[in-house]
Amino acid sequence: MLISYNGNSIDRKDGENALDIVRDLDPELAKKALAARLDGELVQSLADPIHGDRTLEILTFDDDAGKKTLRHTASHVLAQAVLRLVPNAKLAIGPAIDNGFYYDFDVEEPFTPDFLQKVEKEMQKIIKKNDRLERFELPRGEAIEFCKQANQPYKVELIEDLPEGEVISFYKQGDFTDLCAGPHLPSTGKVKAFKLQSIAGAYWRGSEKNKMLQRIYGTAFFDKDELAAYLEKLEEAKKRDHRKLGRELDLFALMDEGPGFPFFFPKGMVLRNELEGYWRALHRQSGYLETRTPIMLNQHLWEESGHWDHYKENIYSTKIDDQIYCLKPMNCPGGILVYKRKAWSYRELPLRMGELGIVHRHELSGAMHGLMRVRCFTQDDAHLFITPEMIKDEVIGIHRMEDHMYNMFGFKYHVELSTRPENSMGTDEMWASATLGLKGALDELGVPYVVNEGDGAFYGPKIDYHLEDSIGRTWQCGTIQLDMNMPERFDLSYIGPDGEKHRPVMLHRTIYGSIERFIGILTEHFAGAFPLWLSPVQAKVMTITDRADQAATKLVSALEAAGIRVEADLRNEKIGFKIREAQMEKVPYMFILGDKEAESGEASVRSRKEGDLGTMGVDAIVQKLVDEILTKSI
RNA sequence: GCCAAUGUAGCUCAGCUGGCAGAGCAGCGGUUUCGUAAACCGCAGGUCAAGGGUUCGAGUCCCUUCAUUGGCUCCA
Repeated sequence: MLISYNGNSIDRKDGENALDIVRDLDPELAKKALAARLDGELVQSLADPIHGDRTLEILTFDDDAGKKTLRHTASHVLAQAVLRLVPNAKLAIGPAIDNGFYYDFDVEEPFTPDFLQKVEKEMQKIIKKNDRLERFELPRGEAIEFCKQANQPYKVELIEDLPEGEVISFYKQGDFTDLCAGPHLPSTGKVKAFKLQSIAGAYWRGSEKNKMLQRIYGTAFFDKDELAAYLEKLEEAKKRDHRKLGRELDLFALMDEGPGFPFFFPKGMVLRNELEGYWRALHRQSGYLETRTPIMLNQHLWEESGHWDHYKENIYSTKIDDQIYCLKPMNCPGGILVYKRKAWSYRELPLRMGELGIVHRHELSGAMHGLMRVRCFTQDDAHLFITPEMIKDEVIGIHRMEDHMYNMFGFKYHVELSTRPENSMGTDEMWASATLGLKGALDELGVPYVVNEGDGAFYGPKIDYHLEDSIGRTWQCGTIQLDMNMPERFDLSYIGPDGEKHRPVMLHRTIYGSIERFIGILTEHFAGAFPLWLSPVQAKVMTITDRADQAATKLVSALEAAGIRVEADLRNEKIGFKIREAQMEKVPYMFILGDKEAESGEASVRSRKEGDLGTMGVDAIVQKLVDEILTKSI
């Protein structure tokens, strides 16, 4: 038997007590583990015998692995409780996930919110009873028989799909036994603080071809305060929801009349225009040219590109003069036509063409989410036409732009590499070399990434950049897609130094991804308090009495002359009221003028973040704001 | 598209087992000229998402559709 401990393999006798093994390996750790266990803090049951090639892990209550174990045990308690209330429920799977756990059930009657409360009560009883979780293993045949006896067809299916030779283990707690690899807490009583959060439908094994099961989501922590703090944090995060802030700050909204087609109001347009303006500046510096292609093109083009075959369900189309026209779901065919308009020399490559292209995609109604997933959005697209030798350098160049853009807003991001999907076109060799090209660039940059098998575009593999929203959901924004198929399909070429035609490689890429989604993420990230350069209203000048109106108007003119977006608040209201309104509108700077300031020609400066900053002269104020706008500080 | 929940004034919400549609904020009118997050008084504002049904009577019960929310699937 092999046990891995701190990465070393050590021979041990089968069935040996885990604690003894630890004691031999590391007496100090064993002492700590034992003490922790006496305090009820040790997560994994050290009394469990170690069988087979399992890794021995010592888990304490304060690490992520410990929480994961706790939540996994909580999901077993959940399943036990549901089975008590609905004895003929069929169990599917119940894993721990980030921040919680879930369990899927096949039941005749869908769960209701009331039912959740009953389940919670039942779970309390199980926890109070503090049954030990005991592990046992069965040979494949017996394990299948066991689950058949228990009338658990999904478990039977799971076992049948386990590879030969895999250890098949179960965990038993009181009257409940579940197929499970573990590990688990020693007993149900260790689940001290939990909460069931929501009910959802979920397809068995994640495929819409399968039956929809009922899923219960919950979370669990080792102590009640931690749970309360987490739930509080979720509540706080809801206040940052871009859909709420978009309405409150009068930026954008979705209306019933246009599901998935967002409206941008004047203040939201300021945000968009600033983002697009910066995008243009960055691309000019980086050697990109800008194009614009039509949002509607005939069906023939989409057949030629393969979109009609691979993406038909999502394409809006209309018939005019006996021809079908499609609202473009992607910009690439337009970009290709721009390329094809003339002959290119190798000397002109790499050719980098950007386009802020409006695309329409008929997303499933249930998939829409504020600005994050819509049916009409603007991609900050670009198409690069390059030679195969340029792949690595160009991908590295794009990555640097992505990294720069996210860093300037203080975003955390993670990178995924998505490989060939089932419904794809092109040869194996094309896919292999394209995937290798992207991988090579990431590896050279030393960028960590996860591989997302089968999630690429139908024409090529891709690198995706994912950003987090306020409650930790991640959304794909930037993408780099390597495409050797479209150039083939459209017979693209450039003339090489040898005077012969050669096939270029195409890179499709975005940085914001979609301006709409990016604005959603930005709004949540800053909780609506955008950096000065992006703020729809950058400053408000407000008076204490109408005796300061003239001085205020002068300051407003000076700020306007410097290109600053400023509003005057000369209303007959108390200054506290005006400040309150400006704070709620998240205006970065407030300039307050009363009799003193009207006299001295200065203004009292208040920052949204730091409050009262004292008095400054008009020139100093203008300079301060202009500097902050130019540096785009966050 | 699928599972579940929700839809009442511009916004946030109340409206019990069916019996005259309400509040706060915002808006409008007036009073108040005030020093760093809410002055006071008044007025107006609704086909209760849409359509159908049950009933003497429907915001409330039933059905259909639309939209939204949380998930699943899909994806920028």
